[in-house]
Amino acid sequence: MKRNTWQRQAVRDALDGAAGFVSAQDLHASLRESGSPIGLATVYRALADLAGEGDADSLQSIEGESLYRACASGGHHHHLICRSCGTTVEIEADDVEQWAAATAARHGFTAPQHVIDVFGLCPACSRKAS
Amino acid sequence: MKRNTWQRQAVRDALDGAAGFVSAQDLHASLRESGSPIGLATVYRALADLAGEGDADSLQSIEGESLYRACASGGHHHHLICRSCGTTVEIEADDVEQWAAATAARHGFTAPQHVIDVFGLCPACSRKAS
DNA sequence: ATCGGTTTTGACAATCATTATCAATAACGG
DNA sequence: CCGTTATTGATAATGATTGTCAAAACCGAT
Repeated sequence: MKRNTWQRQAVRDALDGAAGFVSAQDLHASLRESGSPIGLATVYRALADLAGEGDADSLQSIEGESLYRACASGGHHHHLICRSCGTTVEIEADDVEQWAAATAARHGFTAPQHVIDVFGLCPACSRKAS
Repeated sequence: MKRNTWQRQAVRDALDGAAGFVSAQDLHASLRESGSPIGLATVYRALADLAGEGDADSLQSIEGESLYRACASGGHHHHLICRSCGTTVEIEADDVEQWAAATAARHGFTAPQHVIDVFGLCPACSRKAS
């Protein structure tokens, strides 16, 4: 049975409060700063659970770190992520979805998975950088 | 100045000989098995250089490992990769390319980069798995 | 409210890929 | 062939993530 602990809730809340994608390390650090004595391993486990249940999205940053984000829409979708501040926009991508599936099928590949994410600088950060 | 060492050439050759994407670790291991005394750090450096010069493609596997592949066509392109054996097909993706750029622009994002790769089981591995 | 079995936690060690260090070596122009 | 200087490679360092396991917390039943 799946138990309801304040730790899992804390991770859930922290994710909801975050503007965009965050790493497990960062999330743990900010929870600690807020006074929570939660352990690092627990944060990793909670995030993995959330991702497994579809309550959070996970992706790999360009540097290879695993990032997580609270996921409002239950369905499958992709993201437009600011490289600088982490702000995220959820993207509708049915076309691309179908393109990926069709491409895999055309070459006889089965069990297709895909990684489709767009990184960039959001308007605010673009202004700052220029 | 950029020097021409047998080590760099060995990495280049090993990449050319590989069927699909390989990790730096694997490449180093197979070079060692072939009798080459090349060092691990050197393999990493050579791969980073090749990727920087556009002579190799690099991407992150679903597990987060960095993978490299000799890159024939100089242009920008994407891949369909077998999760099991690493066999790779280069994909034409102009449509998706433009979709990514347009999506970024529509939301005011600048300096767009994207990660678009499809993983699956190639025909041969599909057969084996069933 | 208490009990008991079971899950979860958390400090710490272990793992794994990758990068930094730095003295020894080798490449290239002269 | 020589000297300068980039490159190598053994090893240590880093940093994220996962495994371990005893102690603590959760929850349904009493």
